[in-house]
Amino acid sequence: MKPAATALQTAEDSTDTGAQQIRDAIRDAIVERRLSPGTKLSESDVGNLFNVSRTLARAALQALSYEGLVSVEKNRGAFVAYPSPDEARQIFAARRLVEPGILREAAARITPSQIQHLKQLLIAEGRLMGERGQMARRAEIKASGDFHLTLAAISGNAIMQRFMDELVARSSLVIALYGQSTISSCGHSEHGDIVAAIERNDLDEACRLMLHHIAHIEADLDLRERKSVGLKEAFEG
Amino acid sequence: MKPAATALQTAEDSTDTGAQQIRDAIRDAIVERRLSPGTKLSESDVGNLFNVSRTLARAALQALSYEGLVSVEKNRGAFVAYPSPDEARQIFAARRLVEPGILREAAARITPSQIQHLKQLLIAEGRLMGERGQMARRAEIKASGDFHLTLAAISGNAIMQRFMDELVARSSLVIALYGQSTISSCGHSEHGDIVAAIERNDLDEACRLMLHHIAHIEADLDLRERKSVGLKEAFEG
DNA sequence: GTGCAAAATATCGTATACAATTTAGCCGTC
DNA sequence: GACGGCTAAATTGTATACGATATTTTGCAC
Repeated sequence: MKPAATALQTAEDSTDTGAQQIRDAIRDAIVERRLSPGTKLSESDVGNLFNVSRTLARAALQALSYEGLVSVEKNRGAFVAYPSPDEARQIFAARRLVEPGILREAAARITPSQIQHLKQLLIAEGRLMGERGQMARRAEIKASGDFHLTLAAISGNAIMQRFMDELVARSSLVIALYGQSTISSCGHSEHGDIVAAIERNDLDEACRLMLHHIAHIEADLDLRERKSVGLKEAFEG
Repeated sequence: MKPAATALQTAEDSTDTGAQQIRDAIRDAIVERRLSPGTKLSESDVGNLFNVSRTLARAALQALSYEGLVSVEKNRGAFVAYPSPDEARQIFAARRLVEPGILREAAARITPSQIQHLKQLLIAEGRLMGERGQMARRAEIKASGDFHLTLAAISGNAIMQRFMDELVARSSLVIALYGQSTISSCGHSEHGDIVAAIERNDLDEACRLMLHHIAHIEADLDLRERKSVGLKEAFEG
């Protein structure tokens, strides 16, 4: 009897179950705003959409509930999370709390090729910034998150990386709900400034910029509501 | 059609499902060391133990997997997490990263009655410290975690609180695995020092003490393995 | 006795079925 | 017309059933 294997990579070795795929698909749909906050995600509907049984649909929804992207209410069903303004503030407070530390860790370990990778992300982000249309906006939100996620990956701490995964996804939800889209472009240059500060090894300045960046995103939120688009339309057609 | 209710308290309103109870029971068993790392938790066995079907047992195990307390391997089964030394280092690195920030937030919001509550925790912890026996040791580990958890609760950020929940639980697992029990008592006085620093509003010192405290715990780890005790014995008799 | 192959066993992955709860519609009464 | 209760439909909670995969055991040859 082997003692539970390596246990270093918890469960990310491969897509161990079909529920993972459904979870990822729904998560992408949420993060990319194809599913609006508050949309009901009935187990039957989800199962039918992906041609699986309710068992897998339920597992996927429960997993998303752990990540804070859907909220399941007892005997009532699952809904795309509808973060309250207070919840939004907590999300960004958490990011202000952890991202400077992650940045310092990442800067201490970063390699030239990783810096190059970050710069490529910046370029892709800038390209998206120039484009118009809802699709470009979605991609821009995702790209903006990828920058922070890559930093977390570079830090080498899998636990913080997973936490940032959650925070970024929920941030996307908050931005989709409350953000005024016109201003998200300024975040790009701030990303560039951070990379520059890392490159010249000015960590204090990099952290300062990071905090400013997060505060800046948070400052650009209003409380307008957006109407849901429905489940089927988000995946079909 | 209501828009998904408040969504502030995500799912903690009440025990919405029997799986939650099983999850909590198993988590307590893990944190209190009644279940040793590496112990196999077959879905059938868990279900039989709690007199529920495999469905609920599976849901509970999956939830614990998300918290990092058990690792599920495809087509092989679930095991109590067996954190590697590297994983242990990451857990404590994460705590060093977030706990000073949580401490600052908590100190900014703390009320006299909450300070009193913290002191009561310290007293209870001290009482446990004096006692002998495995049971007292378990309670001491739990109490030590409660101090950090209470701080997170005071900080008022539910997201960070949940993250600390996970970190503390996994820390208990690491301590149970690698810790040399004789030294955990010194952590108590350090807790007291931190509270004292908070009370006189010396936040820099409090953070310094917190970092020292975490580093101290981490320094007292060796790599000895401990044998599992088996599933049934942990719950029965 | 050792090593390999194949059946047997155990366990997980998924689907389906039934029970319990909530929600919506309907009707009657005030 | 509004409100309260009752029935019916829909949805979730849980259990069971069946198929797939991994592990162990058995058997045989060497």
